[in-house]
Amino acid sequence: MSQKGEGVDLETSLGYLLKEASSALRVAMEEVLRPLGMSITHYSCLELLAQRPGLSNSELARGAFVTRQSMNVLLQALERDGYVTRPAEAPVGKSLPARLTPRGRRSLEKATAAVRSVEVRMLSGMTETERSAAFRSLQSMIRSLRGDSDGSSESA
Amino acid sequence: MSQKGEGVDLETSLGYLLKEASSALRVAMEEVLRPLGMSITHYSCLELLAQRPGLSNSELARGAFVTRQSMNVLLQALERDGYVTRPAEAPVGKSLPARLTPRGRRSLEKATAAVRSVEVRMLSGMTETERSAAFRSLQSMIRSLRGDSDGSSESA
DNA sequence: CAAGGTATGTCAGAATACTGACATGAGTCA
DNA sequence: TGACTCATGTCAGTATTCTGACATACCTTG
Repeated sequence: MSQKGEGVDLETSLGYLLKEASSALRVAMEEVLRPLGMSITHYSCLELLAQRPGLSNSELARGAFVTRQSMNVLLQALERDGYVTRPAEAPVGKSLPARLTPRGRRSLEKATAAVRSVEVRMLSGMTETERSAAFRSLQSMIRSLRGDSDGSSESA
Repeated sequence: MSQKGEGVDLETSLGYLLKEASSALRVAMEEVLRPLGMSITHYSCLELLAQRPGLSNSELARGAFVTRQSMNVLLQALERDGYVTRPAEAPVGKSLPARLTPRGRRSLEKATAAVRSVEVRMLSGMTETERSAAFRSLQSMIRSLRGDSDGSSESA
């Protein structure tokens, strides 16, 4: 609108580009999830539970990159609407393992397909080599930002 | 906490990894900006104005990946506090070109240094080749997500 | 066993961003 | 000129997320 608006410095910043890519992904996901009446955090929660049944509220929050308070609000709504169940009593400690109900699983199906299609589109212009290069790059950035000296497999 | 929590499918998804990286960057930026009493959007707005003086509210919103309504709230606060100035009348059309005041410029200095240091840390483990590969990968993802067939220089 | 540290679930309030809506100004086109 | 489209600035209300705080449960350490 005012000028061309290119090539100052922002356009050479990997941080800005990362935010730009993330924003584009968010917009694209919201676009396909909106018709299903589902937000990104909503979808993330269900997807996490599908792939790792029994995750606690705090674990879901970490997996969806929100605070456990925010996830708690969502989880209570999902529980109220019958997409998720949690035991009344914690089997151990305080953490309540959550699980998808059949209804939750059914609701997730379409969303998963929609999100997969977005990811496929995102990767459409890249070769397999480029994809794995991007994968390693992102992992490296995450590791550096978190201040780890190791970040690939610390379980064993 | 429950299990190890690895290797299901999320860990192989570039979309999830992108969100993870973006989240790590956001957390790191918030961490260094908080002592300066500045949010990310707040910083983004000032940085955009420093690099492209005269941007309008809507243009700033696009550059910071928020709606123009959200940016407007921020701009009004920045204007009220003397970091930014906008003319009372639009020189042409309705868009009001915003500019940093000396105070805004001074406030931005420390923030820029802090954010730069985060970006440096993020890239610390990567070679120059890896960085440009990551750059191209992210650009490709953005282009594909937005559905463009061309996305590098459409001004001329 | 007692004490400290860590992690969890949850409530409450504040901050932030979003959607919807309206009026204005500029450009296009018949 | 007049109708149409598009972009902008702005107001209002809603929604989502966050920070702060508290009590509880486990685990270590002395």
